[in-house]
Amino acid sequence: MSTYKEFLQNNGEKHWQDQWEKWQINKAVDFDKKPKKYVLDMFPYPSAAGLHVGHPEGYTATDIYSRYFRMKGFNVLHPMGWDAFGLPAENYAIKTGTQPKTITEKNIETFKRQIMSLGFSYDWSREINTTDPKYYKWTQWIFLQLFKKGLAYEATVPINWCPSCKTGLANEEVKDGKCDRCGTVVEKKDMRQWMLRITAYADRLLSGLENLNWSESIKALQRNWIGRSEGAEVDFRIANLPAGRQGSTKKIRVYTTRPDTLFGATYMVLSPEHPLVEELKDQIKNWSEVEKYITKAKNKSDLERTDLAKDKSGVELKGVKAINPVNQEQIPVWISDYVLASYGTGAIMAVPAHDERDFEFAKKFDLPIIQVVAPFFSSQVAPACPRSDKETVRRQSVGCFLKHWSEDKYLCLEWKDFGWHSGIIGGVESGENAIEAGLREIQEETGYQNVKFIKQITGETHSYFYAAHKNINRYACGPVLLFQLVDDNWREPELEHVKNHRAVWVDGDKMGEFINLPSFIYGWQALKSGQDCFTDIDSGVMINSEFLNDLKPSEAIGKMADWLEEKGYGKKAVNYKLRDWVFSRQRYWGEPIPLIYCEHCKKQKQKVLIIHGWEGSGEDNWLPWMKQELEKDNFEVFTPTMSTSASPKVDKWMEELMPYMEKLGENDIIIGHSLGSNAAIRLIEKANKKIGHLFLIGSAIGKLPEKRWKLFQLGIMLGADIKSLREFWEKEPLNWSKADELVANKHVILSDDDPYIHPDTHKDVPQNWNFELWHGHKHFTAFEAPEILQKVLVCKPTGWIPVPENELPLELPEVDKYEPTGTGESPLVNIKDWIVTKCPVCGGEARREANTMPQWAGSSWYWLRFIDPQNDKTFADFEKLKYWMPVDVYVGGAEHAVLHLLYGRFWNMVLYDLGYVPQEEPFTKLVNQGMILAENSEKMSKSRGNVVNPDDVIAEHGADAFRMYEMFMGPLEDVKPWNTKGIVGICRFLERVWNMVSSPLQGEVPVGRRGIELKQDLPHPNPPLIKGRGQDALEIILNKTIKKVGEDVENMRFNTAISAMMVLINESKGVSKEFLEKFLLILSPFAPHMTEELWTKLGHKESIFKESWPKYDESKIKDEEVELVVQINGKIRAKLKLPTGTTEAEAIATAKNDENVKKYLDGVEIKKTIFVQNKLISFVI
RNA sequence: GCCCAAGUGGUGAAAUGGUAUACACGAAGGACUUAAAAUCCUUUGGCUGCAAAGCCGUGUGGGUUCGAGUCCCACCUUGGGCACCA
Repeated sequence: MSTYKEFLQNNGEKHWQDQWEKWQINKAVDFDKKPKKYVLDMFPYPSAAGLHVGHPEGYTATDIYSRYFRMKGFNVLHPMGWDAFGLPAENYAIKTGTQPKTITEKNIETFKRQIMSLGFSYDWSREINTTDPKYYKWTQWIFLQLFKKGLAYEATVPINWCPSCKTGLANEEVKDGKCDRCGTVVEKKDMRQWMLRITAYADRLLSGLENLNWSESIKALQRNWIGRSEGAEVDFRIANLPAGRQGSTKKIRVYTTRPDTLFGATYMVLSPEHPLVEELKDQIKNWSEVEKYITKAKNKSDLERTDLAKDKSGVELKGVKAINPVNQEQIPVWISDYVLASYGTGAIMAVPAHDERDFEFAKKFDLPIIQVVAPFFSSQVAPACPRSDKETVRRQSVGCFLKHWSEDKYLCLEWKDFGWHSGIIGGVESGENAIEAGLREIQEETGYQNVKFIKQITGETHSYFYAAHKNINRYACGPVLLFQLVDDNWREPELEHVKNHRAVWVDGDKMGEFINLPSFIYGWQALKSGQDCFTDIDSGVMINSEFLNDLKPSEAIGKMADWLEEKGYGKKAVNYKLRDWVFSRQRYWGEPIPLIYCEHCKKQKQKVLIIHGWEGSGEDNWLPWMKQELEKDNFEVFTPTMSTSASPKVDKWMEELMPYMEKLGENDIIIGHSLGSNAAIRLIEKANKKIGHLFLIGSAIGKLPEKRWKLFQLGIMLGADIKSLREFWEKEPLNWSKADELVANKHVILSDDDPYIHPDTHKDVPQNWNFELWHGHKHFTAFEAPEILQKVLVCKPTGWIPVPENELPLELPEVDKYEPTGTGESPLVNIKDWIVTKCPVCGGEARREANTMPQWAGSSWYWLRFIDPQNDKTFADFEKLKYWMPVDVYVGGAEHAVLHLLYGRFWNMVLYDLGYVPQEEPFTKLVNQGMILAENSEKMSKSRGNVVNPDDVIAEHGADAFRMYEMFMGPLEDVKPWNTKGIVGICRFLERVWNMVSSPLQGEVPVGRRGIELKQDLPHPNPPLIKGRGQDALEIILNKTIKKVGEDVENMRFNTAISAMMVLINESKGVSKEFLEKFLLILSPFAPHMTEELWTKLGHKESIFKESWPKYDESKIKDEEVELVVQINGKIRAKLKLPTGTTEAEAIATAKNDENVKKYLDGVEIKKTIFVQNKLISFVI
């Protein structure tokens, strides 16, 4: 019999790895009757450096977890693959001229070898590789679904440009204004980009987090990133438009979270990029100055912009004034780069009194500051707490800090009854202003005669308290002012002024601790910081704000928003920090974007058929206006009037509409209003023809409740042909699925105040149709409909045509040079015979998109492909997805908290909406393993030279020891430093286990430590049944350990599971074969190689992993004796050994008999006794 | 500045509100050995004490509780994320 060392040296681990592959014990079986478990690792980018010790941490965790659940009878899907597109391979290709494909293949080989050497139980038959055309065919296909759904669009936007990588970067790839990959300072550059409209999913990405079993901190990271805020949009009209444009309704729309402070908006700021600036050019008197500022701002990198954050800059748009809608005041308009073009509306109303940034800006440029919220301080403790039985008297007051004439100290008051420490307080008499009152009060209360006013520290503050000396509740309103004594000229003050307090000098540096009256604390902080900028919405009170006065700001926000909506000046709005996803890369090594640009198709006139409603006509409502507007934009528009408009007949309508329908092509548009929506769906079914876009506005497509029909008949629509209407409306049910199939983009728009159509009637609308509920549009009978027009204009042909699905994958062509062109285009533009192609629609000459997708693309859906990796009909069979999804446990690094996990959820949601995947959220449970640091607690990195290579560790100690040590280091989720010395503890443990099993075969005495004494040794191979205390104790601890290890594995607490097994071994000596077998079973997920080897040594022919997880005997996990703790007043005075289950009376009696306890209880009364069974007795004396 | 974690021996770390420091490393002493390594045994938070025992101890200060590492409040420190987001 060999030793453990010999087993390792003779490639024993490799032997079993090969064996497992041969036996296919890791195979996941589709549709198996066993319960399923999908256990997923974040698949790695196969870098040239190979695996480092951080990778196997998560992989080991999921491997233990997977092996455990297989033994528990689950059908486990545990796959592995390669996220292999990306810059490093491309950069290496540029350097060496090697094909990225070749490099990638080599790296994968290394990674796979390393991963396999750890004995992970992946189902390798499901291995995937994002760079494999068979895989990225479906990445491209999914992109096309996004494109067709209007979620991918082209835009020329200032993007983050890395001058070193010569490529654009997503926001997420920029850290501290620097390129996340190479560290170069990122610049701004305008560039044509493909964008993904992830913002359209912001709300769902946010609310979906609620039900996920993810750590709160990861959820918080995502919430933060999405950055939802609620507020209002407010329109400020522009006051002084030049002659001839007076009638124009040009306005500045701002977004604010604080509409309550609108009365304090004293100026406006536009971002330098705001389109209105250019539009107002003629009106701006200092245009050259403005233009210069804009240019400067545009060229600033993000880093420069944030670096200069503290120092505000800006230029006033001279000659432009905006009108504050609440008071019609004209206020100046500025531009400044502290306002971001990309957030909200790119413009703000500035409220310097209550926003720190505006405050700073206003100070710098000397703009007016109007306070509209007063800090409010109410005494909460007696005796100053306001009393409900007393009258409240409001008065103007003043608070004063009084500085010494020469030293840095202040004269303060110590209040006898209240315990207040304050400055000097007083009321303002009629005819006085606050400064005069302050001067008078200082003279009266302190006796000092020569005082000068220095400055006002705060605006108005409000204090509410009970004034005992007056027996009233006082509501005091006033500022805090700073005064200074001129000299020491002093006169004894009158008694009545000083009876309640005494004056003390306090050093300037002690003031912060001394002052305890809230209004003065606030004042002192304002004095020190030079900022009086109150922002709290819960503790303040509105002032100077007409109808909002005396409200809390949190209440005023809602009231103002309602007021704005009512007056039409604005509306409630929600904003997100999340930006659309910049999806193109000007690089070679990525999935080609499968789009073709055709100039000819772009110029094609798009046709629009608008179908009016009941009793309507083509000349009604917004139809004529819409026709006119669309024609301006090169559309061809049909607005036919139905002959049976008032008494509608389906057949007649279809007959009249058919000729128009015949003119429409695959890209064209149908708009139906009211009953016209109903007609539109019938028309599409009847024509059985593909259509580009369908808009249903105020649509009469649902089932109206009987009550509503009765109302119609009861004279609401006197004399109307309700009967025909109803027959039309309800004639055969609408064929949703047909329309769904034939129309590429479906939009349904309702208004929440539509008097006829309630949103509830739209429940049958398929889930994947874009349903929007608008506000305040009634039944869409206005004569203009700009919002609808906007929606239609978006459908205009862009000239971009999807590569037909049967031509996917669009493969990356081979090139000679991989350098980015540096112009912002990918190297693919130089491959003429690839770039130039035929338009799939018109057959004319067209060009392929040369940009490629970002690395995030392939990883945004890969968990779906593992389920059906070979499928060439679809990305994954829906039934298989239904069987396996969702992922039950997803383990990976926290560095992907916002990038990959947000993108992945987004794609999964889109595929869900399109009906291709069964669940909206892909990852039920997420676990983030903490990073493993180098021994010196720094991050491991090649440049620091502190990287630990798993290969070395495995060569020295074996894979089992490596796996177990990584799990033993600490909780999976913690960040922890690697310590090579620490692994020896695990090695000793494994060796001990090895010897326990194998030594008896050689007739040696099994080695144990601190063993529970047994009456007999050497039980193996056929041990005599050993009776006695020792054996019972072993049984108990074994059963306990089985239970604990199982629970710990399920909760991924591997460190404590391992320590429990160590305890077991430490306590064991001379054990039975049955004991050893059970123990090997619970150890096997952790140390699969060694346990498999020992399992055969115990005479088994089958793999240990075909065994079931051992059951523990509940009756055997209870110790016979427990240690009961006796506490007296919370201090432990004795520990009693008592039989398990000893009753309260017995236990207390025993406790009272204990010598040490007696000492404490002798002659004193026991006030209370607390008994916790099998745990403790607590006496209170 | 804002959001999220976390602070326990010399070290990695354990502890459903109920015996703080399990398990492991390291260290010290011992056994075996000519010797070393390996292995095994003992000790290992601090202070007082021969011992029995006692006091102090989970970042700091308060609080709740018979009882707090654990719950609450305030603060300090470290790590991570966001950051002119109106």
